[in-house]
Amino acid sequence: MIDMPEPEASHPEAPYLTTLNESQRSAVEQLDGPVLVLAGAGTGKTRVLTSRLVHLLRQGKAQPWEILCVTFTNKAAREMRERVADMLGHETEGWWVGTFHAQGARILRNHAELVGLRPTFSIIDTDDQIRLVKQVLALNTIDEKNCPPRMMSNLIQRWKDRGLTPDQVSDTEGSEQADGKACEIYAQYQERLQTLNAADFGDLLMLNLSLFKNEPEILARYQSKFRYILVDEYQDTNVSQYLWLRLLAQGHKNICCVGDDDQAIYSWRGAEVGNILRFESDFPGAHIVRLERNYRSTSHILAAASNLISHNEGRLGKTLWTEANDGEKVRVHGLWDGEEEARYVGSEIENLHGNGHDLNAMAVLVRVGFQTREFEDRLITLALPYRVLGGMRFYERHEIRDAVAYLRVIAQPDDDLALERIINVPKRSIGQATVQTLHQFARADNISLYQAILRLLETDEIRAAARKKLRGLMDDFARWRKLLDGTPHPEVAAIMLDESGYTTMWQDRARSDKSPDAQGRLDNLKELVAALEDFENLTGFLEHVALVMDNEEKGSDDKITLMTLHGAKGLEFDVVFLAGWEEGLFPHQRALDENGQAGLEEERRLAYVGLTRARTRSIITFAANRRIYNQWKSAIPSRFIDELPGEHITTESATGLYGSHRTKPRPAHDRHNIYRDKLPNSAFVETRTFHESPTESSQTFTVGERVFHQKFGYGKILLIDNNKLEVAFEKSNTKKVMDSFIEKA
DNA sequence: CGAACTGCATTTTTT
DNA sequence: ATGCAGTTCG
Repeated sequence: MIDMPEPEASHPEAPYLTTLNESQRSAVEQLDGPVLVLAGAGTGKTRVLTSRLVHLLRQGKAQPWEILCVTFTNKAAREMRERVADMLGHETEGWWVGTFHAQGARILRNHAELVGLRPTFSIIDTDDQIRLVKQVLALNTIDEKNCPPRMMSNLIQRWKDRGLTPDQVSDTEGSEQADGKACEIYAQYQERLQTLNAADFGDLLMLNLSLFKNEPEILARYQSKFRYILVDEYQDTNVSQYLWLRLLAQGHKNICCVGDDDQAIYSWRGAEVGNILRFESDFPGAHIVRLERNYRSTSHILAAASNLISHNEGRLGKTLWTEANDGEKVRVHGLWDGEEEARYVGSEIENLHGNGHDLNAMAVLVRVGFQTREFEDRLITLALPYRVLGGMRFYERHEIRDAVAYLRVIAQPDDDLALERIINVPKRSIGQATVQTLHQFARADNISLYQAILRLLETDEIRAAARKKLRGLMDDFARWRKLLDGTPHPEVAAIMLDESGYTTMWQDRARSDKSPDAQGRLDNLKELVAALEDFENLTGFLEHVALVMDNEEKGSDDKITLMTLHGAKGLEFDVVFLAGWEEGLFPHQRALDENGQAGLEEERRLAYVGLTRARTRSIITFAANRRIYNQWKSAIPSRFIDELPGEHITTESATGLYGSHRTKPRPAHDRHNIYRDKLPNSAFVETRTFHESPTESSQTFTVGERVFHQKFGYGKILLIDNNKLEVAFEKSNTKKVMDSFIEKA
């Protein structure tokens, strides 16, 4: 940040304005009317959003509770809150900042009865959703083989993303899924949710939409309440989020959306880039601001990224620029296989660390999760601490789900999905058969399981033993629920976990043989009980668990970050390793197969996101051979590598990989690259040859033969599998190698 | 009811 | 290969 606008002498202005550049400032100061901020990577998007909010308050345009600020993740919401608090010097009370879903739920709690729910409704997650869909499918005797519940559930979710109710679906697409009954399944699923007094994530917005549609005066109330609306990551909004925003903004039209079409990487979960492309026609007269000055990366990195993304069509178009130094060129490094890739990245990290670079400032970004494993192995060997982002979350843990299920049943007895989860956990001899019977009754009368149990306990439908256990459980639930008046809820939770035998169950497992993690689970349960104290009541806690609880970054240890490219969006590091740039892996074959050109462009945006995470160094690697599901596959470098401008990259290859030097025809994937002629790049000659050579070899080897490998030295052949050899190297251990890299000794 | 067996899928992720 | 889930057998 070199040239900051000078404050005008006559109007001394707040530092939050004077430190902004011209376009940032324009985005901040245009408070009224629709504003679209096209914020390229690293152009100060969050800064604009937070400054805008401060400006709104300072200008007296609105009170905090008159401002609605929506984000996609809790992390983003948290950061927003923190940064605004920093700027203002105090927390902002009453400000509506949070995820779409949290805001939707908040509104819905106030008007639940108008959409057929009670205010205590449960919010179910994807897991519960699948289970419920499964039940509905079973009820319709639809074969799970033809129609996996997971798929059906996903289909419903996608419909909800598009804002379609069951009857709207029937109108648009007759749905071939599920024996042509997909719409019916959807409708029945919704009915069942209503009976259970529950809403899934999609409903949190969908039900808002129907509420606003059916109750115009309620909509009007929110329209006038929220005088200013701010939206982050607008390119990621789906249709229902878009409709929701449009309804709310309809009155005053003071809506400011910030986003970057080049970073739209979530179409597969319903995001519509079209929303951002259409903004101007949705809100005529919209003020469009482009943030194009990048404050993050060196010019080589920025140029490489810009060039790459320019291969996409249908962009709104931005030209990022920077005043930063050239810095180092983006490095492209070809390697032998995944293991060597990890070896290389590991040693680079080691060097950088030795030169005083914080591990926190480095990241290894991969396309798919399993790629992290090889890096983990290597980093463990090198004793370099790392963290893998995107692992299991606290509330996804088995024991936490169980405990939360208990709490859910107490808070909302009709929550079948919670009740079913723990009805026989710990084992109380309430088996499948019993549950089956309960289900039948529940469905026949269209009541919840809990209600069904209460009724059945008065009959002899269930065999005496199970009935006794059930009655005991129901009495327990009633008692714990009563305990809630007058006893602090964390205490109730502790008592419940104890009396239900749930804690004992894990204690037993901890003491007995298997389940080495049982003690950890007990610790987690303690943590859960402690977490309850942060909330006023059980309901508040459950809302938090369902919508807010995420992986909170804890600990300030110096660690390398390993994660997927998707997970890296919004983050930045000094040094970024972009691993596995091979055709089929990145761009991922499935993206290409399933979505063709659009899929390719999304992959390219992902590459763009990856490159632009780096402040000073960006290192791309690819491997010629990779083991996927224990199958060795050879791969050619990603077409994205070809799309990087030669003058901004350096190409390197591991020693010992330049076997033969032969010119070769262009790889087939070049046909897709209509731009490549504009980007002559001598740097690729080497890498081409590199991946070319291993496939062709006329040499024949025999088991037991002594051979030489340029990298691993001398060794003896143990096994021959087509062109793959297993060789016991003298200076190293046994390795699988390609025959073309082997010479007779 | 629980244990063992078989079959199957295995991009990306938030709420 | 591996892990998980669903099914089947004891």
